[in-house]
Amino acid sequence: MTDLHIYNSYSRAKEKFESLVPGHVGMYVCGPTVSGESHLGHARPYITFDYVYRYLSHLGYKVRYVRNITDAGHFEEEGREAEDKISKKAVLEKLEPMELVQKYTNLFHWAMSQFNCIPPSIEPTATGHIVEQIDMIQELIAQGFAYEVNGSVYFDVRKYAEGHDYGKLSGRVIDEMLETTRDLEGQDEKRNKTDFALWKAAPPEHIMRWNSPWGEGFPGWHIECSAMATKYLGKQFDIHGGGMDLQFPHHESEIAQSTICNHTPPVRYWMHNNMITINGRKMGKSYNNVIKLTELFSGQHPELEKAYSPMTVRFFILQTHYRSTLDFGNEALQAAEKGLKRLMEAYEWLQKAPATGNGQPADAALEQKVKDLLASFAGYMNDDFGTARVLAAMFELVPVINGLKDKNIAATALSAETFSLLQAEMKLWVEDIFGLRSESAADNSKLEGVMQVLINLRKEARAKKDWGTSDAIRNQLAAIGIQLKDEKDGGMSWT
RNA sequence: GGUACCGUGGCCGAGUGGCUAGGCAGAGGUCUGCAAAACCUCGUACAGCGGUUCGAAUCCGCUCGGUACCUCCA
Repeated sequence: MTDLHIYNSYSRAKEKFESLVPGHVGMYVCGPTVSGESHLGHARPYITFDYVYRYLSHLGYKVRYVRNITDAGHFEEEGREAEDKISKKAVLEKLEPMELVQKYTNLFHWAMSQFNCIPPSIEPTATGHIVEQIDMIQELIAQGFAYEVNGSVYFDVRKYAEGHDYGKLSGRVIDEMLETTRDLEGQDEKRNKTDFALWKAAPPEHIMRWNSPWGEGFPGWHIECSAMATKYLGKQFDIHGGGMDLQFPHHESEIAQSTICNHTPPVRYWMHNNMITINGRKMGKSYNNVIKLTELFSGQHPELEKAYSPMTVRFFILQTHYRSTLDFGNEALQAAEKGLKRLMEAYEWLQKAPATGNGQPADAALEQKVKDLLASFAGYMNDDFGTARVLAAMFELVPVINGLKDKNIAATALSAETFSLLQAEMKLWVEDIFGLRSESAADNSKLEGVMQVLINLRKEARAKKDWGTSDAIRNQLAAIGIQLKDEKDGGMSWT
């Protein structure tokens, strides 16, 4: 494909991407609720939308990427109790709510930088936009789509559904949802169970609370995204992303609120990444298999055989299409780790390699193959971000690169022009678009110097056929995780 | 129970009507003092059953299994 096509969850079809304002893209991605430490489930959407962001930028769009921090009382219905995750945790940890939120926000940012995710253009917090949320709720009341009961405000889904297709995004049928709920006792203050809270009156013990026209309380979960997206991206914007689990009710509700308030559907392309599983099972509290990112990086979790680096995880995610489920199993992660190593070692040699080749390629078939593979990257990516296929094509280039390195392939096989194209394109895709970076310690100049000393000692020992010393150096380095590689021409490298 | 998506070789995963990705693991080989790395060669897989078609992993139906959300239960 020569133009970018995106699978739009709303239409359930791939559509050609055309931005609302030529040259600009507005993208909103649902950010984390910072009531706890980031876990593996957070890695997927933020890495996914990071490469979406990078690719759109590469295509020349000026992207405004907005990703919120949910730091206000995002309550959910558990049984009949409205629960505020942040308040509850704050009491538990004996922290001021804002202290708690700051702590986990910092941890989240740290994890994102480990994954080499570019920070969003704007990262608004829910607590910083209470005023905007109240304004929006008032507008919804004024238009007759929201009602107040005992200091709480609810969105009237049934009324909305009379003129709009509530449930289209998530494939729900509103009538069925209404039917199953009719007879419930204690169906609190809502007119229908499908209604959702825009504002919730705070009970006396609730520690996060704000003044509002309806008394002290806190905002509902869905309204923050509508309010902040509208504020920073306008009444209609290009892309809204998030995990599939957010389709209902969160995104469905966002559509309803924003559509009424702004008199236009808010989003042109809805993108949803699929979920992850751990060793074939869904990640969840009940399975006791929620892996925090700090645990993933350190390997300190019963499900993990070893530590996995941030780049391994990033590469692993890139190897799968974002709309497929992805299973985090030890075997698969270790396969990814090795694959990434092979790719990056070839890549790093390529970037350091001196320009080679002449005007005419000695191997025309290879020349063409390299050109074709490089040219295929964009087509795969344009087909709804086919990162897995781009990586597959890269791996077909790896033997070519290593062949040049080992001189199994003559330096003149490729033309100088194609060789430098190979260098430039690989840099663009590996680093700039996929956001992969080297994790080796090779950028430490003192260590590099020490290694040269050891390498020279080993070379001398080998020259004297002193295999004992030679092997001792190699084995002892291996024991601390440094691998020495003897090269064909008598050289030596390490990783 | 409802809705949606999915089920690919030992493992992970692309691919959506004919041209049968890729990674990891495995086998053989080259190279090497040995090893590692690298390179070369090797696997004809698409849950099951039936149908459409000249031809299906790819379309349709059913069955089984998985995942997500909802519901129910608690």
